[in-house]
Amino acid sequence: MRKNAEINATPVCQVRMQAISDAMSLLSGKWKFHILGTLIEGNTLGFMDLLREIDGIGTKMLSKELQDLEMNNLVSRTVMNTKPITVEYSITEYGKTLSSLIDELANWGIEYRKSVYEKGNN
Amino acid sequence: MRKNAEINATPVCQVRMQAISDAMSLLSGKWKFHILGTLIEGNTLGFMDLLREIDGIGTKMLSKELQDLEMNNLVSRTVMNTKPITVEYSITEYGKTLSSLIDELANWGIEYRKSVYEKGNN
DNA sequence: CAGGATCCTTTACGATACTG
DNA sequence: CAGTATCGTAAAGGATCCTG
Repeated sequence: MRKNAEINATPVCQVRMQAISDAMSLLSGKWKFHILGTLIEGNTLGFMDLLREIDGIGTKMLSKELQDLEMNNLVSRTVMNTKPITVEYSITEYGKTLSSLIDELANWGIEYRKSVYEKGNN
Repeated sequence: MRKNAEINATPVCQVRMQAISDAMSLLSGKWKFHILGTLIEGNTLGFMDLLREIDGIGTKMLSKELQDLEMNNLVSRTVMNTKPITVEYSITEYGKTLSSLIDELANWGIEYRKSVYEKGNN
């Protein structure tokens, strides 16, 4: 007699669930979207630029998250030939495939904030 | 000489960053997207249905996350008049505004998985 | 400058058992 | 059935200091 539960327990759903888990395993954490979003806008930024633009992040988190993102080919890292050395980070082509997702997330957040203000935050 | 860093440190970016933080404060955690995605597909499901469909989740996390989502008006909770009592969860109209975001996340995850297989997982 | 090392706190998550 | 309570672990995150 249950209709939805049974019908929807199809492989399609399993695949979607798995896909969500996969995506989240790369994108979870407090800073990943901020870093990616900043690099998508800024195109190429130094470590210090990122540190300044991403409010609240510290060096440890920034370097750790950048390593994660680089490992997954979402950002690229280039050591410049300066003294002292400088590093430039950019979004990769693959990373750019997240642009619309990040846009949607940001836009949803903007609408959410509006709705909270309208209702006087309850 | 730095071009992007300075130019992009506009209020627009601040707003986007804030928006991303806002959205994530509602959607972060291991299970929120799974729950929302399942409810968007299933429309209305009981607690046990969700427990069965969301692989790996336990009663504690499920009830806690459902409470969070309900507080933020993303899902609705209805106690049915049965014995023993039954509860039905649905996505709200507001929750449905996340449909495309979740779709994108899932689709991105599917493509990601494909790309990993193609490259033989390194 | 870019980050690694260390230490510490906090939150997230999970297993199990229990209750109206 | 739909949770709550309790307990325990693991992971995430942050502050500070240090180094090539």
